[in-house]
Amino acid sequence: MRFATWNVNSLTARLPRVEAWLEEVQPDVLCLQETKQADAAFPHEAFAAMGYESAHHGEGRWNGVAVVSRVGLERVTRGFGDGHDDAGARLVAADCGGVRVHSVYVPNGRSLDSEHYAVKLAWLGGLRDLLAATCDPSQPVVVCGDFNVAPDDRDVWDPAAFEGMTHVSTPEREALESLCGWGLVDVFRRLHVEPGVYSWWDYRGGSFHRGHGMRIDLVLVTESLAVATTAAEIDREARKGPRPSDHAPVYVDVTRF
DNA sequence: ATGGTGGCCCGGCCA
Repeated sequence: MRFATWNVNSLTARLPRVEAWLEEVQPDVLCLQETKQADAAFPHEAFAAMGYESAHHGEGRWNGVAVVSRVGLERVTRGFGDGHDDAGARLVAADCGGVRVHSVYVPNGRSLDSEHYAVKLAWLGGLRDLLAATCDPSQPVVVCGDFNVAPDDRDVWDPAAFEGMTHVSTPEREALESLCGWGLVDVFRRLHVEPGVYSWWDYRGGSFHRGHGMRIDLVLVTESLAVATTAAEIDREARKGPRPSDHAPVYVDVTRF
């Protein structure tokens, strides 16, 4: 099975590219972030035409997440599901082919002194609590999406340039480590130890062509999936060409679990 | 150079 995640920065703007990418890469499950759509606007029919079921959680202008699957889509849940706000449609989960799959869009902390930074840390804690309450780390579970955290200094183009900034701060990295401590593996990093492989590049200043990126889009999996993973890739080709998202898709291949 | 680009959708906000 092939699991993928992609922050598309508006599915309305990106649908043709998403359709082309599905056709080319043939993932079994695709998690989307930043659809920027209300549920009524989500193009379920376009995905159905390609053989995929889909579940969306969105409010319109900002955020919005989805799970798109051709191996089944059951037990869909939106948000934290316990009455706690998920800060504007940032989490949707479903059972896909025997795997519990979560599409997450972690809040951007903006700056270390921002109230949004505290929201981001709390959100990551809430995600850990959700997993602890609803999942078993001995079972196949995927948590993937845009975490807005670069796990370590290999994941940013210039650590010195990020001093005092979000995405790299110790509390954010510790919150991500705590999440993984529940029983998740950053499987791309397990298979690729080299620095300088990124999933996001700012639109501004020619960042992509200058290699100024960050790896903030992660596929976290439980150990039973991690040991069965044969490949983990970031498709930076998808960042090229006309009207790209500022994020590249990430996908992993799992043989058996 | 406190900028830049792109998406929302038309004045800023957000990333």
